[in-house]
Amino acid sequence: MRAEMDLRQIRHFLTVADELHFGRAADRLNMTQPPLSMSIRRLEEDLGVQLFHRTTKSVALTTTGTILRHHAVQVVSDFDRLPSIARQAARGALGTLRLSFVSIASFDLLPRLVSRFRQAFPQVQIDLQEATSDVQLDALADGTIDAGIIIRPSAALHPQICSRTLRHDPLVAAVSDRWAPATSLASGTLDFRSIADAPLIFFPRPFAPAYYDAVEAHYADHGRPLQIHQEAIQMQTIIGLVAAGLGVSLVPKSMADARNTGVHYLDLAGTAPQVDVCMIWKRDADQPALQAFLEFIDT
Amino acid sequence: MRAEMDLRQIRHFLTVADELHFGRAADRLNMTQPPLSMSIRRLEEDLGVQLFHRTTKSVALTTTGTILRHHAVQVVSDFDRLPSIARQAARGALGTLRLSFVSIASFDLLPRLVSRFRQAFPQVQIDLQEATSDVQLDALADGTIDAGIIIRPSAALHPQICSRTLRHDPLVAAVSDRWAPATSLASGTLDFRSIADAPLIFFPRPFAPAYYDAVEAHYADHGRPLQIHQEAIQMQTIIGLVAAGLGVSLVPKSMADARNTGVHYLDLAGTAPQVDVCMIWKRDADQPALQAFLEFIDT
DNA sequence: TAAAAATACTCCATAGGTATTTTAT
DNA sequence: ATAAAATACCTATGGAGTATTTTTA
Repeated sequence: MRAEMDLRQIRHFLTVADELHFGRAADRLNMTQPPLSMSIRRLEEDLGVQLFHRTTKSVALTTTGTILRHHAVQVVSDFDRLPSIARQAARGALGTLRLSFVSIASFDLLPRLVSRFRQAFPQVQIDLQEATSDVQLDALADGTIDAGIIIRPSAALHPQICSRTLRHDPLVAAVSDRWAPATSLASGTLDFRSIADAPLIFFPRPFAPAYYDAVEAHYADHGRPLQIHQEAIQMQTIIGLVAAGLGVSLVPKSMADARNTGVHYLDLAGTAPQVDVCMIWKRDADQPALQAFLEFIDT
Repeated sequence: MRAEMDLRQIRHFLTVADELHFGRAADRLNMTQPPLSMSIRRLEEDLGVQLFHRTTKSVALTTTGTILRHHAVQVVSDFDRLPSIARQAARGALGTLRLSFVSIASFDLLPRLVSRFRQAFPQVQIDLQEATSDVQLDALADGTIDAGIIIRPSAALHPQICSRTLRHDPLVAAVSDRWAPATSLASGTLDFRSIADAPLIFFPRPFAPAYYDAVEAHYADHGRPLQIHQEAIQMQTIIGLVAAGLGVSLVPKSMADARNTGVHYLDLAGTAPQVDVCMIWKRDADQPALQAFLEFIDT
């Protein structure tokens, strides 16, 4: 049984097709003319097709040869790209990064992070999916996502889960005119006690447990249980309800950039509560794109 | 200097990636396990990239390996198509056929020929271009076209030009009511003498020399010089002018199928003149698609 | 007749085989 | 304990080299 067709033969063919001269083609291929002639002849025999018209004075492609060349050039150049593809993939410059995030991150942190990363790694496709913290932790364990952006819970994370804090976000009061004394509006600062008994608009705990816990702790510090007057599961909705005068809320300071009309964002006097937005990923993850992303975050 | 990456290594990689088991993969590749392990290891070294996670009990693709596989599958399957492409091209089942034709052929013969051929050889692209006979003969000599469809001239063709008659087309009289006696309309036959002196609508000779010569010879047989009352360079125009009552013409019988309103196509009594529509091509042409076309015509 | 492709042969690099060891479950 | 991958060493195919002949513009 005869050995099957080889890429080397195709390279020989393409070089001869370029040069239309076996001697020069052999030079370019760093070989001598006789084995090149043999190689082409064997290719023709294997294919059962004539690729060149040749006399001792001239070499020309047949019509068949021209058609084959057209396709072969593509195959060879695709083949030659494979090493670079493998290396890019290993560097994390090529591939897919599946990233989940809590909705709070989507206002400010996520868009900036993603757009900067895409500029640096344009060949990495980023699959984004909003999800609550617990869903993200499960998805990480499943291998359904490569990384998540959550609000750091007070409880310790599973040892296989790594994390890095992306931002400490102090909570600020979101109030409408009704709950904002003129002095506060002037100073941009508010004493929490002035709104501690105002109706609170907030998430149900399952939708933002760590955030919920931070707010609950703050209320406890002021000797009050957390009483949610109106629940909402979207930050946008909460802000809207505040603007409508239904009550107040405590929101991450990064939300203040949204500058919704009818809502004032006022720093809390004294030690403000805060939430930590952090990234989480699996310790032993085999995901070059994730490593690239982690290194990118450090810069 | 180390030998460069080879398609064989990629096949090894793909098979192991399929089986996730070196032993079974080696079986499928008709080889033994140790050289396969070596091959994969060398591929990884050449690329500088880890493709598999392996223990003695399990083999799994790395993320990088998964990405490489995706691209490599494509390259290998494209490569494996090359022999078939070459053979199809050599059979004339793949490629381009550049075909010119005289306008008279475009009414009936050409469309049928082309549509039948395209059904039989869907991968052959047919580049069609209308041209007069002399332009076609030059284009054939230049190699600008592969074949032409012309009306056979009375003079012999150049010895390097082959030809095959596609159809003998008798000329019929194209007349309006004014030139058609009731008896002729009933019988479908006309005595040429009844229109021999009617105003003739016809091509200038350079636009259809062989057709012109056939008509001129017929007039000579009846002792008259060819006198063109109105020239037109499109068959459609000539028929239109006949319908408008400006005169008569002699047209290939295949035109009769067009069934233009206001025009009668009447066979000529006695020995009718005729034109031969034929295909021409270069004797030594290296064009498998042309050979396929020629064989197709015979069937 | 001269330049270039085709033959004829020789050689060695390396793909693959066999035997064995290592390793992780 | 065992199945499977890794290591060590061997073999031989065939790709490439050298020398020469053939061919046709």
